[in-house]
Amino acid sequence: MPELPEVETTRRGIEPYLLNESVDSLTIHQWQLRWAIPKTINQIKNQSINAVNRRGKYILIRTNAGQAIVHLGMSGSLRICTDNDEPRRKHDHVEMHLSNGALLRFHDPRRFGCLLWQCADQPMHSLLARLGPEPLEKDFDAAHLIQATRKRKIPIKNLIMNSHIVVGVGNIYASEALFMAGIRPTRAAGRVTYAECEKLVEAIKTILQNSINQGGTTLRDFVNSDGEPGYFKQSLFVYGREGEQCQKCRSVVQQKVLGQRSTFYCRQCQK
DNA sequence: ATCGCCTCCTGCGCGC
DNA sequence: TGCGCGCAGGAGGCGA
Repeated sequence: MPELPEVETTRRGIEPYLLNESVDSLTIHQWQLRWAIPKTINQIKNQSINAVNRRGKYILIRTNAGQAIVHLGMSGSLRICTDNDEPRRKHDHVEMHLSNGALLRFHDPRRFGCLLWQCADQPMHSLLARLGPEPLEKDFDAAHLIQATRKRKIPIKNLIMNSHIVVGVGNIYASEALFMAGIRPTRAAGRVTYAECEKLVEAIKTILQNSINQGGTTLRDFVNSDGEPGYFKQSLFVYGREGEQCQKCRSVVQQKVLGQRSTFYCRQCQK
């Protein structure tokens, strides 16, 4: 479900409730997520939370003893409950009670998400070690992208969704960014020019930032940590609009499967 | 190294 | 209504 804007929206939502609070207790109702939650997660108990960071689509809850690594997968969400009587819902797999009385709940119907623990004395977790640059940072630029695309035959859309090249670009924003940049998603990455890489980098930054500003995209069930939807859906040009008229040129928006994922584009606007 | 396919899991909307 | 089917915002891992 969540792409970078939704993860960032979530991070911002939970941070005020977690920062400088200690973890009074942790209750695991379902250990089996994408990977089993490690027993070492219990090291977070009684620790004070120093930071709530994001790296790509991972939320990192840092303490002196180590950090919890949370990924929301396709259907996950983190929710803060301040009303202690609010009942636990189906698929609320993990509950973290904080010293301020707030309760953080990890909800994930499909269980593609994960909750891992990295001890403070361990090297960077292998899931984080090889990630590409953050799309909104300066080191994600046309020079980086052109270097990553040379001699690559995979479709450009698949390439920008590869977190080892740039993190945080998921299925919705990949289609949207390619539309904004005027590049056909199916084009071999190696055939994208430098000038097009510049456009694409700018498009990715603009779209992700705009979406963050609007609280992310809600297609069916994304809600932020307060249970509110995001409002970026209305800003989508092509995603989910197959058969509709392109908003720029009025030709018909196409849908095609690429790398097992639905992909949307305009034949006229994207070459 | 690169590529394409498979997999994990539940829920929902659709057509019959 | 009910059922079966296909699809869904991710991404590691595998074999070729």
